[in-house]
Amino acid sequence: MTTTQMMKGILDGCLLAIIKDKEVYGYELAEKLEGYGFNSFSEGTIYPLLMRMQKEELVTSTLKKSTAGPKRKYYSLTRKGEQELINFMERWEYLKGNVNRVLNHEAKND
Amino acid sequence: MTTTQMMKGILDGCLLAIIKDKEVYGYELAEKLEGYGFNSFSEGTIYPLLMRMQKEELVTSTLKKSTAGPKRKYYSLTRKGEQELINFMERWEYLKGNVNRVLNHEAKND
DNA sequence: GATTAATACCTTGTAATGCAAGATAATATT
DNA sequence: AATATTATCTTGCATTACAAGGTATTAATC
Repeated sequence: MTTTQMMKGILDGCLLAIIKDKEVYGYELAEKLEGYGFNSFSEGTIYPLLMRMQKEELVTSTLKKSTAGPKRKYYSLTRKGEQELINFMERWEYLKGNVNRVLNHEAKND
Repeated sequence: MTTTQMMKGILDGCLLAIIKDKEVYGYELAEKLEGYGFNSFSEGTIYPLLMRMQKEELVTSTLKKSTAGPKRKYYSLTRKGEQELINFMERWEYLKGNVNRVLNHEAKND
């Protein structure tokens, strides 16, 4: 029962939300996540996840020159990705509500 | 990116919270979870998880006669389990705060 | 010019865990 | 007897975060 495990199925939604806000490249995402309060995520997590999301046509990428180092791969949301972000937010609200109810021992009434 | 994946590392904390409130048996937990708003969890999920938690000494169990069917295995929290529940609640608040910030594009300021 | 540091990307293999599917057992009902 | 309901357990699979390692490009330092 670790924080790591708690991120499963949640990190991808977070990436979609960040990418929607503004075109970003992979390396940058780790820093962004820290800015939101997360401990930094491994590149071994972020890169495979981005490639998976591209394969699922949730994001597209374009290469652009970097001031230092190899070319940056900038990601943007596709329409499918925008829809998936909406779905994620719904699932997140659902999860949040349920877990909060469990922790407060409040049965759902509807 | 499924709701299933989002439960990883969270369901165990939910079970600890339910068990702390009142001694319960495995079969009962699926119903309780539904009462809190979750779609019912498979027994293939709940039983192995309970056994894992007992192995980690987070819960203890005692068998009691059932009105119909085989004996029920009632679970209670150990002191270690109570501490783990507290840890879980901290991690949950941490996760919730960070994800909410990401979705609202609000940088953490501290 | 050679070395080091920083930036930026990718790959491989491992661990954790929810779940479907199936098995078993005991009591109550038909 | 046969069926339904309650209740538990096991096996194998899919998913995904991550550690550890690798590659490539530019800038700064020696």
